Amino acid sequence: MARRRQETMEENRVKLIAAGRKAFAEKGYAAASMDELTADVGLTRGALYHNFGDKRGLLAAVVTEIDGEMAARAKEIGAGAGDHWQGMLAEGAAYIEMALDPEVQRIVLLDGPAVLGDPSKWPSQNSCLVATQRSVEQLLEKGVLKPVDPEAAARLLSGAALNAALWVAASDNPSDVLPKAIDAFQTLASGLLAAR
Amino acid sequence: MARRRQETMEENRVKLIAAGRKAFAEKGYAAASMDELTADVGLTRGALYHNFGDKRGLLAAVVTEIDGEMAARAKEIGAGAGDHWQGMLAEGAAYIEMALDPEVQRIVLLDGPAVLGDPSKWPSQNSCLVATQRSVEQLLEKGVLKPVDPEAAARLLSGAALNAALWVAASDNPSDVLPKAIDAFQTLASGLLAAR
DNA sequence: ACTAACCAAATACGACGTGTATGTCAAATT
DNA sequence: AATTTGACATACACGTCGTATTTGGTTAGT
Repeated sequence: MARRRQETMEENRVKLIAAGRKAFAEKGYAAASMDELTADVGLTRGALYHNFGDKRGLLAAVVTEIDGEMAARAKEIGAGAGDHWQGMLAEGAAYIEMALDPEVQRIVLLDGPAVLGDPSKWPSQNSCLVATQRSVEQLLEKGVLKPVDPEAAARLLSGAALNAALWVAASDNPSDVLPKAIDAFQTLASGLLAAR
Repeated sequence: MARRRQETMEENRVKLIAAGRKAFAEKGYAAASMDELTADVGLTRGALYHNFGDKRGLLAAVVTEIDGEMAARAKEIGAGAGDHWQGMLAEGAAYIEMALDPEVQRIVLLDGPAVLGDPSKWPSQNSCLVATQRSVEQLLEKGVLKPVDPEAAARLLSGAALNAALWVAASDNPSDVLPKAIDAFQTLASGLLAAR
């Protein structure tokens, strides 16, 4: 036994983030009670406010975690494509599909921006955005794309993708609409391609 | 004098919506106190709950109003362009510029989706979306665009535009970034064009 | 081994905000 | 003129957040 102090603290942080993830996803940020949430993992609000400062702090931590997972997965998928260009399209499609997850939607797409402000100001620096911007820059160097501002292109691409996901998720039969969304996304993205 | 009952009621609705617009824009939905808001126009929460049901109801009314104004303005601007295609690009640019207004941003882009859910489910039916979808459909008929699902295209376009606006607004010097955003938007949109 | 400083977490507290239930008074109706 | 309707005000109950204070175990120093 003889648990170090820091160990249990780290464990508690992990527990709280997990609980936050669940509560925020199920009830939404506003309706999530910090009392319930902490009690669910055998703690009290004291632990929360000590570790994360306030309710927003917990949300920020949760968002960072999810964002990181998304970026990693998208990168993995993008790397599996043959071409770099194909890779970026695949990444975009991956974002759309990931954003169908209610957890991602509620926390990252809806409550995140509303509570934390624009993603580009987030502490986590939004790994997803950074990743797609890198992809754009690489493609620019290779002359695959028309000259554009990489940050702008990345923002618009991810914006389009995430918005597409919201649309798909809100539609009556998502499985029917998803392919349309992905197709439209790729058509749109092809506007960036340099003329052959 | 002898004011009709319906007259004063309509006046009060207008007052409350105006107050809501101001409060939601300045403080955000969550931090806006309904007590203050109603007191500002010489009423109480009683009037609010009678007219709009609940806090969300007021937000919905405010969003509907702003959305309508935006759609009208965009249509106006789009009609001024020579070409239909140019018109759609102009509309997109107009959305980006309008979304720089803090009021639009806070209420329609951030709090609106978080509190009311996806725009396509909004009671107001999001005039902006409907309008751009119409434009897309017209262009499709004329064979200007590659075959795409019009709803999907509209969603992605408006998503990209609005996201671009968020980015511009959050940047350090918006006036410098805005042209980049508009340029990137138009480049992206050109992906929809049928090959010449 | 004993004590003292420390600190993560618990507990207690104050302020506030929403939604609802009840009351009231002017306007509409007959 | 009496009655009914309904728009709005008032009062209350309940829940929540954030902070100030306290507690008890952990670490370090002698």
